[in-house]
Amino acid sequence: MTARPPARSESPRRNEATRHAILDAALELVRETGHTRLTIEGIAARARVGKQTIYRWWPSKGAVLHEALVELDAADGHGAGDLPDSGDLRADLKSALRSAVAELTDPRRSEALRVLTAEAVLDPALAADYAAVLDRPGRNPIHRRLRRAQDSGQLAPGTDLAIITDLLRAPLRHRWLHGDTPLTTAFTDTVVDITLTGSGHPLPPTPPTPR
Amino acid sequence: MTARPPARSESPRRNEATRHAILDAALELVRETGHTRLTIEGIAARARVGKQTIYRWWPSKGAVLHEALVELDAADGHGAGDLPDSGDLRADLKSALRSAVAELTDPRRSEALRVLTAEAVLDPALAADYAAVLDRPGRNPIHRRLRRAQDSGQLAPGTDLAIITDLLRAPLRHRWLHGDTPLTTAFTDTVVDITLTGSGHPLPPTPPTPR
Amino acid sequence: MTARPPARSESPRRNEATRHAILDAALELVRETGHTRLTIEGIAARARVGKQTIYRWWPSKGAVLHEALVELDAADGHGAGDLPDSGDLRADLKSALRSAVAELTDPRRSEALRVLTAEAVLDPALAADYAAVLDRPGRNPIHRRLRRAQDSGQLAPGTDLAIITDLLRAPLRHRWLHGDTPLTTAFTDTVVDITLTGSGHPLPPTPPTPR
Amino acid sequence: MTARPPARSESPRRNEATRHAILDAALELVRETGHTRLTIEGIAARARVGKQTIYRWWPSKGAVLHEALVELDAADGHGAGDLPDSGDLRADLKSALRSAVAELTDPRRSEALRVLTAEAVLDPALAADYAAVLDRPGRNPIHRRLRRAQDSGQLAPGTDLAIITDLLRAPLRHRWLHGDTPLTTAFTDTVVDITLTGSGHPLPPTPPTPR
DNA sequence: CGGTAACCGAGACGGTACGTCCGGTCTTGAT
DNA sequence: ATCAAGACCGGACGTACCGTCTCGGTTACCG
Repeated sequence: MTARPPARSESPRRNEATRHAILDAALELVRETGHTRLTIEGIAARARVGKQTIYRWWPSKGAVLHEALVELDAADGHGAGDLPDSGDLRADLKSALRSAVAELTDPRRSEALRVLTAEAVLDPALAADYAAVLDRPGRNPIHRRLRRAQDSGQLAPGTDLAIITDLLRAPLRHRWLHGDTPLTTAFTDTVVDITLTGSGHPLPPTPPTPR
Repeated sequence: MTARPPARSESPRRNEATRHAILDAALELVRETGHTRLTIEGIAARARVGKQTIYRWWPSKGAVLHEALVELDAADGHGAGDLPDSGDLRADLKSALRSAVAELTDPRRSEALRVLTAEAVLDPALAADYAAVLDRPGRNPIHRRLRRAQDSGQLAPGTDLAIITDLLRAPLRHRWLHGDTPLTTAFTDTVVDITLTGSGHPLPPTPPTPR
Repeated sequence: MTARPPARSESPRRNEATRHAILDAALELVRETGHTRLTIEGIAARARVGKQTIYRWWPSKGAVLHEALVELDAADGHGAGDLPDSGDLRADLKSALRSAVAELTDPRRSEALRVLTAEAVLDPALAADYAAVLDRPGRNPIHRRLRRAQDSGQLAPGTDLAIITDLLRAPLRHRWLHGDTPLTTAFTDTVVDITLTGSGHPLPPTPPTPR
Repeated sequence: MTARPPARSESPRRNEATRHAILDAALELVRETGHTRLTIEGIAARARVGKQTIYRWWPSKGAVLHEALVELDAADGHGAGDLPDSGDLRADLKSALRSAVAELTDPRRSEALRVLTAEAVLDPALAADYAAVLDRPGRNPIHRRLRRAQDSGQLAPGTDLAIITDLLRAPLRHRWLHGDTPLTTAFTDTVVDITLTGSGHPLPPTPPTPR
């Protein structure tokens, strides 16, 4: 994580109300008008704030969006917590992917996430923040859940868990970003089934009839 | 494909040399200076062409980049042809993914592809072109190769091949777009192995030491 | 004169209507709101013109004001012509100074001239334009009239006419710029009388009762 | 004098060292960088002072400059005293104008005076201060010297001494403000000679070769 | 084979947003 | 209460590009 968007309370002089007004304005604007109208000037005007106040605390509008989404996650309790461990790895992962779909489809987040993702592709500094913070609730919990399963012998011991994680996450993100088909639970469930089966995780005694 | 950028030779009056100068200028600029400096005005200046000439034939700079990449593929023979069918599905797919890695890391293409991908995320018209043309040499050949394998009983009959395709392609694109780790053949080979195994394709008698 | 404000028709591409709209807007704005509101952005908005169009043709807002005043003079016929020569030097100069007072107090010009003068004090490039063009209808005609008088023996032959010119012009400009007293004909007439008498020009037989 | 900038020692709480640091910083800045960089923020930073401290005591940066110049005059002994009266009016005035030239040319003062003069042209409140304080050592001493001469019959009795004063001062200020020619003693001496002669003051028996 | 219609290089134009600078006000904490 | 420090709202700066528009000039087709 780059040090540029200072965590709250890093400066005792910073006005918290102003900070929130900016983040809210950014989310509102991107939701209402899409990326074309998302402008530093527009955010400043909507938040009734001087432009300099934005430039003082964030290096780019992507960084504003990023912090706004982190804030939104925190407010919703989408913390960095671990996935629940019911003992059934397959079910736990399917549930995690369904949650991910819900987040990507949440109308408060969807457009902001698209814009942020697009900017992160072109801005390495932003990509670093993105990976460190936004990826956390996705990648790390899944990764940790897989590790627990591997430790208890439910996955082949030599398997690279980072690859499994990507096999689970990437198809979802890819369809969301580039596809035109709606994200269904049938899709995510199948992704989990194929990936786990291919990784040596036994199918449940009663198959879930994937089709 | 949107109807707006007329295919070549649609107009007999169009100057082919000018068209090439523009596509070349776009590729050079994006390679030299990255996305920040990629500008319609910059392309026009570099190509020694009037701005109007660009606006006459392309609806956006993403479309220019798109056509430039298609042209580059054509020149390199990366046509829309089918994957080779050696009879060994696993080997054929591994080979296909290695080719994909080569294309994504080709210095002539890499930055242009990143920029184009980012723009396509935010521009639905561009995304349609992107899916129709750039996806073809990736998605369709793999999809068709899978279909042949399924038809000959090498894959479980009910499996959704579009999902398999995404399980093969998305992890690669995802790491390339958002990751910081280099793309290795170990990675793509493992992706193929897990996906095929999970889809009911038998492992070869002598395992290629996937460990 | 610096070459920066290109004379009209220097570029065949320049839009004359736009040029006039800018000059008019500048004069209107400075007259209505004074120097505080005279802003490149304000001129552009009032003239319904892009800012770049102003920056393209003028180096500073002082230069715009300058050209606007020159244009106004041309429209009013305040050309670079010579002073009338009635044979009576004293009367001719008194008349010239009365005209100068009329120009300085003309409500269309007054505020613009003040602003332009203030800017010229701090901007040498602008001062050069100012001296070359705006001074011409003041300095040179007076200077030339004095030269004719000196040639015909009405002034002491060794006298430095540039100093006489300044003795005639400077008190007027000085009171206009810095004073709070209204400019009267009694004032300008006395200036002419003292200066000419001090320069060896004979008083008329019947004194003009300066007080 | 406007009421806004309280005179020194008006408030017992005012820090004299701070006040001097501000005045010095203003003079240094205007001398080093000219008017473009003369900024309230710049003065505050250079003086290591908060901006509010400047706004608390002065209404504009022109007022700061004004006070700085007054202070400089006081330090140099350029008080508001009378001109010396040698009995020779002509010589006394020539000497006074030479002093004025020295002040306008003094590198410590020159740029500050130009900036202050330009601001005073556009700011009536500042102009009032300027006339009351900076003019005093110029206008009033000359005016009083002329009055003494008129009282002793050395000048025509009905002459308006304010006009004479302007005839003496204005050409100098005008050339300094707007001209590009250096200020010479030949120039100021000639101004005095013509003005006094034109005002009825007899030439000395041995003419000072004005040619 | 000469007219005319499109293309083309060039770049002015009305706009929008950029990122910076500074003005003037307000707040905080230390003296 | 004054002061250094500096956040804050606001507004103008001068620049960069956008997408549209004219301007001449040069093809290349077509009647």
